[in-house]
Amino acid sequence: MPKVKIIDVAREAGVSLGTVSNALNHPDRVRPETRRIIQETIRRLGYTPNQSARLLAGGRNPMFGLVLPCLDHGFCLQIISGAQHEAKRNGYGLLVSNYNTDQTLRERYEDYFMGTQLAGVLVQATEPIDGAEYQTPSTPVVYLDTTGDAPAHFVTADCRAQGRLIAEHAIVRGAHHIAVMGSGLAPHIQLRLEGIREALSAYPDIALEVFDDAPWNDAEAGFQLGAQLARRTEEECPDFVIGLTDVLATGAIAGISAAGCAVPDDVRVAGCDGNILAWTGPISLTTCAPAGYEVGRKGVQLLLEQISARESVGPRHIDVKRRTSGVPQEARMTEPRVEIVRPFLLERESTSKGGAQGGPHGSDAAGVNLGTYL
Amino acid sequence: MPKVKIIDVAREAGVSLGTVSNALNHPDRVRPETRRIIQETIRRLGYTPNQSARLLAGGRNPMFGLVLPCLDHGFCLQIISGAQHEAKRNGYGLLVSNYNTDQTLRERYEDYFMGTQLAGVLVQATEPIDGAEYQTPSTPVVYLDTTGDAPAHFVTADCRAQGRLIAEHAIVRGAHHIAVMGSGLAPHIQLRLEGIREALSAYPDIALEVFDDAPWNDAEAGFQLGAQLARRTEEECPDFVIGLTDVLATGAIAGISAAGCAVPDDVRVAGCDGNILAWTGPISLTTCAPAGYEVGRKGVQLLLEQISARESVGPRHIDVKRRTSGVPQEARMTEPRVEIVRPFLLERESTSKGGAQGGPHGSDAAGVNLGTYL
DNA sequence: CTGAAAGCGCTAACAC
DNA sequence: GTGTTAGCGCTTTCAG
Repeated sequence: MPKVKIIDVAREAGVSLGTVSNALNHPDRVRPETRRIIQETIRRLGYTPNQSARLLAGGRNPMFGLVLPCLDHGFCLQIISGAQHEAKRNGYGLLVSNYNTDQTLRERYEDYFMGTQLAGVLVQATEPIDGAEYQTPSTPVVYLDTTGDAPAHFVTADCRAQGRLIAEHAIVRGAHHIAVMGSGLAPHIQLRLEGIREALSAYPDIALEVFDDAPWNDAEAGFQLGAQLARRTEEECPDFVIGLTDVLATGAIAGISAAGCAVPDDVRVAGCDGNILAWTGPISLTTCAPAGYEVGRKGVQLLLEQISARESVGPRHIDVKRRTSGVPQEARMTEPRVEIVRPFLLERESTSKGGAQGGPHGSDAAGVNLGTYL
Repeated sequence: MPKVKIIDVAREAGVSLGTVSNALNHPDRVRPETRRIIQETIRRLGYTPNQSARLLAGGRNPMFGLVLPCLDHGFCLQIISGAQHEAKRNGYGLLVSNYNTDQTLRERYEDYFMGTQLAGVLVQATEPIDGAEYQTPSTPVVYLDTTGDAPAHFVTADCRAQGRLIAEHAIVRGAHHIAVMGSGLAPHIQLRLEGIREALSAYPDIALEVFDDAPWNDAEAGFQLGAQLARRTEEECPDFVIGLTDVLATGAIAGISAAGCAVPDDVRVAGCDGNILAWTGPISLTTCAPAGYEVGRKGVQLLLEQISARESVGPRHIDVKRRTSGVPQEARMTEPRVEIVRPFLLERESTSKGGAQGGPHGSDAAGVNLGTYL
């Protein structure tokens, strides 16, 4: 596998090695004519710079890494989308890896990304980042969708506010009897439920039923529960159903419809988590804006901040002899920060017949461009 | 940013640099006790090996790269899933990048992956790979979901067979009047249509209508068309609707239902492309198995083949002086291959009331575990 | 613009 | 088993 290297290009193009390097890294330092010849030679020879060597020698790597627990959930896809968009906007690329909820794998990818000298790494963790175990990394890192007592950077979605928002919407829509479906101890779920309770605490007249005994929060569970509720007598039937996840809510719409009730006329239904993958039923679903997109976007922004903070601080190469002990001192970093992404309402058909209202972004919610998020 | 390096670990652990390296790369060559101390030191110092240096020095990189045009289509997610599963099974990791249908970006990622010395690269291309432009790469590469006259490795799904399969299913179900919806010149779409025509060519009694004038193949178009068809008189109404994409079919089910017809009792509906993201409606959709998963899996297998083929051939380091010209000779590679993934039927509610039949995998189609694919 | 040379951090080969 | 050392391919610096 004799790889073409920079010296081959130089020889073939009749210039020196340094000039090729310059043509690649500092085009302005090379005469246009020469540059053209070099480019042509590169193409002809099929030269691909060895990134390892390039990085090792001190080149910068305009690439971020994103480590995710899965790829089959809308939230993750949104994170990718948001991160990617923001990265590209700033001239960075994005590499994604999926650890499939295997913590060992997560560390492997994390280490790989750090070791490969990416400009920064985003990690969607599924467990808290423990301060005791935490090592200040030499590469900017931001943790997504989790918290912890480590002095690290975090971006999370405000799940409690999601619940509050939806509950308030139910109140505005005149709900008298709200059914909430969703089970499990996942913090997201619990926080949303807390938010709902919080919003409802000032309205003792509104009845609240919570169904948290389904084994899974899938569309099937939503369907069953929805159908079951819709078959109740009119008095006992809730007039507003909240799915703690959009998947549940989508299932509920189908179940309610199948049982002969109309959405939103008889029963209004709303989701909570802006899961785009669930937005496919015949009746569009009121929910919160996809938080993942914003989380990914903010994550990259925090990365960028850390990068510029570091650049303005120290030199890249330290004088080895000046190290008193063998162990390098703590890397400096910007003040640890926790960014919280606030949700906004996306009102659609499932809770109102008429047109939709815009969120704080001023967008017509019904017309939100999925492509922007996903 | 004083990074901890291997020498720091060595000094701190009271051993030599080489021993640390061995502990990392050849644990068996180091006494367990020593190894333990080193591990502990590594943890304590938060040492992360520099992958660039490691790779540059000749270490192997058990990591594949996957370059995709988008992340919001079920097909792509399936590819990731299939590739990931197969990679992991063989001890490899997977890095994913999305070029967002921007060919320039695609090349950038491709080059990055090659340059970063991954063990192999998978590329889902959206255009043919031209032989004239093609450079035999120094890293194993497999192109997915496309073809071309380049002497490269390809894995594609047999779209024509998808169409044929669905059409044959319609015939078996006793269809007399089939409506096909789907527009655009995309090869996938056209090939499926050809497959349908092919299967139907032996059945002149079956009427075939093709609706290819919708601007987009989205659920909305499917809905409109479905509703329109369902409002026809019973005589003129087709008894079987095929969506050239699952998204169209899903929309059609909703449209037909909304117009007062029953699926599958009045009209049966089927998709063609096994797009999991479209499998969310209240009536499960008959379609082909998700081909993407298999494409990703086969892709990795081809990569693995190339890797072992190369290993058995030449030495890694060539004698520089023996190069006659400055340009290295052609890299050797395994014979270019084109793998075609055959579809199989996934029969579900939208074309049959009763239970579902298993495909060749022997699985109960209705119970196919999405997690396996996505 | 050229040519020469000093690393970047690590692996692998070699001697001990 | 341990310690030493020669590169891996590139970027950068510096003197022509």
